[in-house]
Amino acid sequence: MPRPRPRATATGSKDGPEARLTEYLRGHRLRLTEERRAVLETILGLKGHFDAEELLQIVRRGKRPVSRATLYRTLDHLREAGLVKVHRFGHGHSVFESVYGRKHHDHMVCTRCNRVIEFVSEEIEKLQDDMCRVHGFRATHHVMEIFGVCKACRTGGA
Amino acid sequence: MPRPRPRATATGSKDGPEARLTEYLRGHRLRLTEERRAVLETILGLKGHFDAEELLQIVRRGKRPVSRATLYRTLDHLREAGLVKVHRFGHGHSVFESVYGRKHHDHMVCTRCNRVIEFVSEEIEKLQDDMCRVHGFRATHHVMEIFGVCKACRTGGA
DNA sequence: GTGTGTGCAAAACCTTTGCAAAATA
DNA sequence: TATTTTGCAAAGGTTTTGCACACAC
Repeated sequence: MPRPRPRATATGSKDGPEARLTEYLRGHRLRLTEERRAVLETILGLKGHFDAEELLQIVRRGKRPVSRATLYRTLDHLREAGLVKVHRFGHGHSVFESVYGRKHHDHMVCTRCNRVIEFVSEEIEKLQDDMCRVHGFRATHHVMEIFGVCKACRTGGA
Repeated sequence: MPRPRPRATATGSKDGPEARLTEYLRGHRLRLTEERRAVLETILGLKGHFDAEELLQIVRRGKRPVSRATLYRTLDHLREAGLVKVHRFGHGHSVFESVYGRKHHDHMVCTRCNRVIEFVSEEIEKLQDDMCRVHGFRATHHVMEIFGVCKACRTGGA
């Protein structure tokens, strides 16, 4: 199995998430502001999934607090730039995750503890492509979520 | 491959969607009212997907108009009773579909015309089961949505 | 008759938007 | 300097809820 090529360090160098954002912004005649940078940096430091409110609290603890409006606007840019993914797991609000440098993956959501397990299946991906071909459908992205009870919740008492 | 056993007819007889609802209601010390029956009947007459507002308009045209509140409350019961499925395709509101007597299926959603294509892949289902087994996850249900552009939108101008 | 269901309107909820002031290229 | 961006607060849309009255069992 070939090892992945080393990526450039992600610390604000000329390659990396910030470059990706800048590129997107430039293409849309938009500017890289301190607020946008602060949101991006915060997100890159987060593991797993978070909602807008959680993110807002964390960004506000940092050196560049932003307003709720700016946060939502920025999240939308980041989504369009391919740096963030949005999920609607079914509770009325959106859940986000940083996807920079991460491969596509799907989710199992434990309905008891809300834990999210990520998984990948190349075979499923391939079958999805087949289905799209059969229906003449040009896919841009997909969402697959399996709901149920995770191992920990079944065996342990968590 | 064994053929599925024939089911009883669904026309309000002692088996069928209304029986299913009654059973659920009884188990929860709830009652089968005209309003709930009207919502159920309306839903059974619908093909495909609908949102709360559409459903409300249609129910209100019938002989037993209901309030918006009752509609939402009833939809929730129907969901718990396994008669209705709820989707959040990404536009801020919920989309419903009647699933009585229907096999599980997944969706392709055209982001241009909002049309929904249903599909089934036994192989994908099986692989999902495999993934769950690997992770010790006991699945109750899943959602799979592929977003993109449908054939009609790509070829025609619709 | 008792407890449940209904409708109304108001509230709750997350998210988006208009606008004047501030900041960026 | 000309635009873009921000923050605030208000609006937006969907869904939920409190309460008094009506109804099913």
